[in-house]
Amino acid sequence: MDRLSLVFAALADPTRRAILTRLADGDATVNQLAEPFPISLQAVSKHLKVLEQAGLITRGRDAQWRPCRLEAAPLRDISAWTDQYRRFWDERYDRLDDYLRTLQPGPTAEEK
Amino acid sequence: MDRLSLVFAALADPTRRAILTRLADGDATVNQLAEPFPISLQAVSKHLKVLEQAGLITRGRDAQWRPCRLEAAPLRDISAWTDQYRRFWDERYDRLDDYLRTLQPGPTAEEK
DNA sequence: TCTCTATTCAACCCTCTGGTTAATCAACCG
DNA sequence: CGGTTGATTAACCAGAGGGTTGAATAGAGA
Repeated sequence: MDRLSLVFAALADPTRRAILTRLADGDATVNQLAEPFPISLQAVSKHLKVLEQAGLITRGRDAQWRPCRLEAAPLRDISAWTDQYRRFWDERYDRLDDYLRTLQPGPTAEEK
Repeated sequence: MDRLSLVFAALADPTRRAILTRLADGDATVNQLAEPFPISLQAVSKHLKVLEQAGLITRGRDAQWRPCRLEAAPLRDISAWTDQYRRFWDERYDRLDDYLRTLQPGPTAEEK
């Protein structure tokens, strides 16, 4: 599976997004992350594996704890992909306008 | 399923992302959209249904054709969600720095 | 009308996914 | 050492997802 699909799929689950939100406040152990959810610890462990494979978290080792850390790099790819379509929803963004501006005749006309 | 999960899930498939990319160039019929892919027309039809339920496309009716149109509004939500984490991957973005600037004592604020 | 084209619906097949419980591994502590 | 805590692995289950083929629907056109 390609990287982008992996990241989008990882983000398609509300539990996993909540985990990332929690990790934005700082590293946490599996038990700490699982605490707010009405599901088993094992289920959370699976979610963490999905996030790890998507590159969205890394896990260290501190005695019997496995602290999780947010790794936001893949979100940059998501953002870049989404930005391709920004002109379709952001009225301030007008690629055509920018393009036409480069065609303006004037003192910089030698860049033909 | 919540809206955000629906959109992320729809984007987690490379075929569906390719369909959106194609639609960025303009509306297209199901046959036109299916042409580049080595899968059946019915499979593409299913993908379109997923995109439609996620709000990423709308479909009209022109005789026996069902032209598809890109609807980028849900991508704005994706972008907004991702932006929550921008400070973790964009070095130019430093929320703490901005915050501290507002706390600067003295009338030196106009110094830029 | 009958036919052709564009598209969807229905049924089916695997595989993947999100959850469970039970068992296991790893590390600290008495 | 044995026991407790933190976390993962294993086996299983129900449901969803992406694909197929075949039949059905909607409309254009002869």
